[in-house]
Amino acid sequence: MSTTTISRYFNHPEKLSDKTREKIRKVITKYGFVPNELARGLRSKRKNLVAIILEKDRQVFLSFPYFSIFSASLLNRLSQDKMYMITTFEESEKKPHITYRGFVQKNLVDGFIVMGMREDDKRIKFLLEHNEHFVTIGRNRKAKNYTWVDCDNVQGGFLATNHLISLGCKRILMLGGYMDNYDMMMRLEGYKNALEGAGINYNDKLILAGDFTSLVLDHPDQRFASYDELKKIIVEQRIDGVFCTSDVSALGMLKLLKYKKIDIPVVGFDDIPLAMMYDPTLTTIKQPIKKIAEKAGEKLIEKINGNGVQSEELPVELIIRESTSKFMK
Amino acid sequence: MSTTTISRYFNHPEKLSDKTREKIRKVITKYGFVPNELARGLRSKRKNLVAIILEKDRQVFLSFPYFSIFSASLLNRLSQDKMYMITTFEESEKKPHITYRGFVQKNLVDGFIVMGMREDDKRIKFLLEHNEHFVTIGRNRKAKNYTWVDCDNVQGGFLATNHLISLGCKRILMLGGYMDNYDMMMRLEGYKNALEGAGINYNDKLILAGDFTSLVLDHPDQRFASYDELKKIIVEQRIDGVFCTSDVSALGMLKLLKYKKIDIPVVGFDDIPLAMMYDPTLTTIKQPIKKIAEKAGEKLIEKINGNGVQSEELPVELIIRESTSKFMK
DNA sequence: TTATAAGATGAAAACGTTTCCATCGGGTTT
DNA sequence: AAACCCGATGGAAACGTTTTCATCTTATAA
Repeated sequence: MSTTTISRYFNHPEKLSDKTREKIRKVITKYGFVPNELARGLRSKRKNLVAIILEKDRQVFLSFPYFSIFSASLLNRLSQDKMYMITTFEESEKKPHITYRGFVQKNLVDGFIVMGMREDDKRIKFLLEHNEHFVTIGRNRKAKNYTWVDCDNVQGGFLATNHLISLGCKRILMLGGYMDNYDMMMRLEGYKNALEGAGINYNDKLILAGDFTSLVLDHPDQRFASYDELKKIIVEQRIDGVFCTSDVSALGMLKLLKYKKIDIPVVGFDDIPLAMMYDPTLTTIKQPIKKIAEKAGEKLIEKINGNGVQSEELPVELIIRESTSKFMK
Repeated sequence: MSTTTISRYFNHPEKLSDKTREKIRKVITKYGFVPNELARGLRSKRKNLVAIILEKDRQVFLSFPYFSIFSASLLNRLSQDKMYMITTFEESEKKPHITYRGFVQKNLVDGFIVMGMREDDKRIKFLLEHNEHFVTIGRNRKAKNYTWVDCDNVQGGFLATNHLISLGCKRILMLGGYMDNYDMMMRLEGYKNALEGAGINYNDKLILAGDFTSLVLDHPDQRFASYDELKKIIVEQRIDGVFCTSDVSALGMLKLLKYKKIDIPVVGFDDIPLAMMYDPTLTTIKQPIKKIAEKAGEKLIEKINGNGVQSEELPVELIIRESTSKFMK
């Protein structure tokens, strides 16, 4: 029996006669033969491997729950097609694409999952130029040229804000991440839509952008700047409700409000497991993280297989918990 | 210039003359040549790839903070030596080793990191039989034949219990995971040591084994069995302090105590980020997760490079926070 | 019976490296 | 000057597949 025939058994079994196929099957199961992936990849170019390259400057990202859930779901989806995933970090903060170039040149993977989209993203530019397969989680303004999976951020911002309005809030603080982030811009749009629907004037003094991770990781007793500054804004602007664009910052906000003895409703975004573990449990906009991961994996596989793929926006959902429910009449 | 010479440039540069080396360097940097990893691996057997295969039946594991921190540190260490990591799940719960066999036969990786050690571990048996390189996180009773990295669980159990004793506790509940787990057995030993040192009799009615994840994920208002059962035990046994063998269960315990209005000190184990975010912040035994991961990566690389490697036990540390400090005199 | 086609199988080249062995040139020893 | 050695380089085989192309077998049609 020639190697060619064995190869066909694995790759084009329909081209073998029933007799031969059965004979090979027996021997294979008896001796447990498995083709060498490297040799296979070397010749056929198909490696059954994808890479996810995480941002160097935001490694803390990995320690947040979002990524754990995301990667578990992605892994599950990939393994359905016998694909594996390599995880690594960008080597350079300024030139994030060089790690991608390394992977492309080494010829180690079939495609990439790209997270944490930026405006004018060098990684995307590189991957497009080199005709590599990839799918992004989230998108940016130029989202025409590539395949992305994202949630409906506008709707998320709307639902959160509208919920606060329904509780009687009129001066709603939006505590955001960096506003150059497309996600954040979309959520802000939803926020504005909700205000407009309720006839409330938009006031950009109520929009706070930046990194509020320290809200969560620091302890309010230590009186870090952000705690006191935020309290001041809340009092001076007579804030009566808060929409945080991530659960992590929302939890920090809850901690701050508790310590500063301010009692106003808070809505988060993401629905990480911790949201239902905290005290009070957190009202939030649930992103379908698992589904996003699965879709992304699926679309990437489709692309690698040479098929055309559509981008997709997934719906979000308002999950009402104690951080707002206690303000309901 | 022959391919042989180029190959030498990458693998044994010292064998080239300065002149040749410099000439190659120039061309390489100009055209950005990178050797094809697959071809390299095919011939040399060295793939620069390791695998970490997660337990199928405990996928929730991945969503807990421990793993995020662990894998980030491991990734960092591996990338120092230009090694990459494949993450995937076991395919079968009953036969966890078959996924390992798949990887060995496919010839895709140089070695494995094995987490979640069990007594009589089929995976370890398989890897030893096949002379594969691997390092385990934690150990079991047969820890002689392989390289492991672990923390000092006995000391951890001792520190936690002793701290509670120093607060005046005499009837200390130990809320454990599964006791067939070697980690847990070691922590129990530390618990016993501390009692003995204080002249307190050991009482096995105060040891509770099992999966208390639901303590955290369920809400006490929903009155799941474990909440009421635990409360009953705490009252009937006149428990005056709790040592939980994981932070996750400790946080659940704090939630339970708050809702049942019982005020006793609690110590956890791990020091996940959430421990300092919760209210009250959690006193806990800090495992050097990052260091464990780095050491494991380092030792695996050493093994792959053909060097002998020693197992290593790392120290733990008591971190005192609000969940016990408020009981200090 | 022979020609033709279709299906099944095999031989050999190719993928891009590393490794083994041979060769070449120049310096040192005899 | 011959013999020897050593460092530097190159040629060719090898790694284990997939792919292309050729061949062989068998059934069908002329």
